[in-house]
Amino acid sequence: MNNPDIARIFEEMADLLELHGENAFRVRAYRNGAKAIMELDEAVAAIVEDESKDLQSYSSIGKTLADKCRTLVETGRLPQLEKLKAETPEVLIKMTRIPGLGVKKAMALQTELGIETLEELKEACEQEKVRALKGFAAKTEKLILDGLEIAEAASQRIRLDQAEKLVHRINEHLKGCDAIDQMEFAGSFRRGKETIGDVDILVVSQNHDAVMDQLEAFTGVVSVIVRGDTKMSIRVDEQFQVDLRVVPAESFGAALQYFTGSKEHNVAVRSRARKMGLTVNEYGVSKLDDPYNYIAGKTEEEVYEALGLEWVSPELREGRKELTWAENRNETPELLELEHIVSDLHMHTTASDGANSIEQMADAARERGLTHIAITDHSKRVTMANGLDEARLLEQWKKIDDFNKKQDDGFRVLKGVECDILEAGPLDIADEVLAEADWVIASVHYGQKQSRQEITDRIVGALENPHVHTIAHPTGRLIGSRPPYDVDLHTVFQAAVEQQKSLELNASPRRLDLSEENLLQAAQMGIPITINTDAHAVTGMEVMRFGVTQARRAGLTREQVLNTWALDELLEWLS
DNA sequence: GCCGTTTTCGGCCCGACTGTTTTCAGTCG
Repeated sequence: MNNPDIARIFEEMADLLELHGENAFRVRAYRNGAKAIMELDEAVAAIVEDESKDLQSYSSIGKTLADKCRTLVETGRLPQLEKLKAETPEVLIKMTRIPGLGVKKAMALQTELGIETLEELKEACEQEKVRALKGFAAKTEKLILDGLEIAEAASQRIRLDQAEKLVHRINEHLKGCDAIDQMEFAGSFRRGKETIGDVDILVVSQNHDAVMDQLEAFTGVVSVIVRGDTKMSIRVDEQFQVDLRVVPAESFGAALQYFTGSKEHNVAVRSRARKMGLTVNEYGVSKLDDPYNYIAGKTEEEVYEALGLEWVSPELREGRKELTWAENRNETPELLELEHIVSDLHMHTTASDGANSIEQMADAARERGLTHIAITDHSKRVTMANGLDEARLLEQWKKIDDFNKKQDDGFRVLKGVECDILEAGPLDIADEVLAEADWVIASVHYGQKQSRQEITDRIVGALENPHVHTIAHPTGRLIGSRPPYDVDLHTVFQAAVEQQKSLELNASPRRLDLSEENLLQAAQMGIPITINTDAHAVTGMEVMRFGVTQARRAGLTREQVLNTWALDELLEWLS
């Protein structure tokens, strides 16, 4: 029973308790507990077994959740969850996924009409039986019929890079609207989350109708979900939701703060306000006893300032430690910025499966303001990528030596390799050849389905090889399409600390591996992080910004990231 | 269920939109 398992169970408890109409604060307590456990830098199991440690000393974990953690670690089960599950008809959970159908209505349908499946629900609507119930009418029947398909589809989130494309399209479309005075995309997109559940647009305008008409005319609009005076939601590209909010200019900052979230961050901000005798909504900050007289709201800075806080970077707004930092001034980590990056240490060329030469990759990197890169083509095991054997590697490195000699601006290409960790454990390239490299990345491409023990041993074994400097994409996950290997990351992190090795944050928006939670833990353990694009062509280098955003979300500073170090600093560390 | 520079009990963020009601409950973000 590892931390993500326990967190998932608490999330499930929260969902089920919510479905049963439990106290909303109790539900939130389970959610907060799940989040806290996901972000814990040690294993709950280890804390339970260690007499000197107390789970209750961690924030959001009280007596009850601590007890449940102990039960889970010791027995692998949670009787309360099993009881709740047994008491909850499956169809209830499914029905609440229909937009507009919440717990109360789902419960009424289930108990009063005896609905057991979504199919039966559909029939009941078609036979106009639903409208007979109190609180239901013809429109609700139609709402349910329309929403059934959405409920069947898995809740879909899109990757940050896909969201960026959609945002760009909407931005281009809305730019043509003269009624818009100010516009910002908020929500999880602004916070730079790896996946986005919906797009949130904030607009300042005197003419709400003109803005909403313009959005409604956007290509790809499937339906208008709601449209009121200040708020509109549409569905685009099949099932993706876009929310629009129109506010007056003097409220723009407060609305941006509110609309950027996260929900947890906003709860923390508003709780703090209450303790100060203030209240915050999307229109501004005001005194509790004079709620309509706003004392701040035009800018976000003003809103935070009114609460005695420094402005908080959107990437940090997740209800973790950001308010404590912002309150104590100068405690917020100085977050990594794209401009700090001077190297890219994982890329491929035509020698393996890349599309460009060493020279082309180097030129492109130089144009991006980098001072050094590492060429790291695949090793021979990756046959489908035309991986290099020892002889071809040595030949390539000779070319790199020649290339470096010709550079008069100090630009340097490091001789590297992305060396496979073979299924049985050893590395794909002989040690005496690896010893010649400037930079060695080890990675898993085959045998991803191995057991936890096997795959963890392979990666730890690679870290113990004196020639290896980092592990590429340490969990192998592909966002939305492939789960991580069953690797014990805590053990990998400990090995990295002991061996003084780095770990990669692969910047590809499909990977972003390590994940944000993983990064938080790795950084706390002091492991230097390498952010690399894994570019297979010169255009592939542009994904660096996604890696930087992910690092910022984990609170990483310049010092913690190898790619910000000058060449001589890096070489010294390598030696 | 958690938490405390008012509190170990009694709070817990705040508001918009819709449908079904005639003043509001339910849902959502």
